[in-house]
Amino acid sequence: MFELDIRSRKPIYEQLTDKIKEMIVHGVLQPDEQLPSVRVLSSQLTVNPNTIQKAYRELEREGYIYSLPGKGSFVAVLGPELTGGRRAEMREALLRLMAEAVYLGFTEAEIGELYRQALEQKERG
Amino acid sequence: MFELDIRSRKPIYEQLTDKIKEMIVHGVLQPDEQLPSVRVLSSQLTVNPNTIQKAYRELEREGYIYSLPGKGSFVAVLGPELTGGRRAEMREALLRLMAEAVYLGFTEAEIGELYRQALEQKERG
DNA sequence: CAACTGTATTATTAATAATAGTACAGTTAA
DNA sequence: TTAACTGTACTATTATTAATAATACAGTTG
Repeated sequence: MFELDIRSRKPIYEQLTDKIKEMIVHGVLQPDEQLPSVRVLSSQLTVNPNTIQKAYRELEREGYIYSLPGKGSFVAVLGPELTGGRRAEMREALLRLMAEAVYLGFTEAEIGELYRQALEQKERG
Repeated sequence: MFELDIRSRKPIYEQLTDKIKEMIVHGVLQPDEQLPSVRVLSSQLTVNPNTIQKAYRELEREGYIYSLPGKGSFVAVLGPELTGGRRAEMREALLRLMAEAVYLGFTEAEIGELYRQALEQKERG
């Protein structure tokens, strides 16, 4: 399911949250789809279960997944109340990155092109 | 010049690089403008000189500043050869964030609006 | 020459990431 | 009902990284 870079300076649990988040926003993982269990994924990746749990906890905190004790962890369905808080954060993150992009000479047209590219990727699943 | 959040989980040297980068891309710091010396900034922020040096080294590696031993550290002038490598990285970073923005329901119009907002901020200095 | 500059080095401490091992309670199917 | 799953919580230990501390050296400048 994943590939981890052990020698990366980026912590393992962070690589995990990023990968899973990416699969969710690209539609590779569908709403309510079950994720591999903490123990299964930990043995697949030969990583400590606690590290997987930490990643899942973070994803749940950010609203990307939900966990049911005894059942499993699942991709969250996006509700309007959820997007509210996240949208504000995303707005800031976008603005910060846009400032850097402007500095590097990106035009509005190029940005628009990147947006459409992201949209396409999602629609292709 | 800066404010640091000691209790933040983000490392101090990283807060520093982010702040300075931000001031450069927003035009607050102009090309060839001299930055405070390692020692001055370290005593102003009551932070170890090595931490400042680490931040400056990182900024130099990314091409945002240049340092002349004995003279000081200065804001880099943006050249085409410099932007090349950085633009590719920025393209990836933008695409990654765009995918998340699409997922959260941002429209192309909203993205364009954010771009123009960033542009404005730069022009106002 | 004196007082700056960046840079490098080594050692030490503080904070964080990751592992290891164990335990408990809910779910599910044999 | 039991066996094998699930998530969750906790403590302890090790490994890695961040930050500090104290010097040192060479180039620059008035």
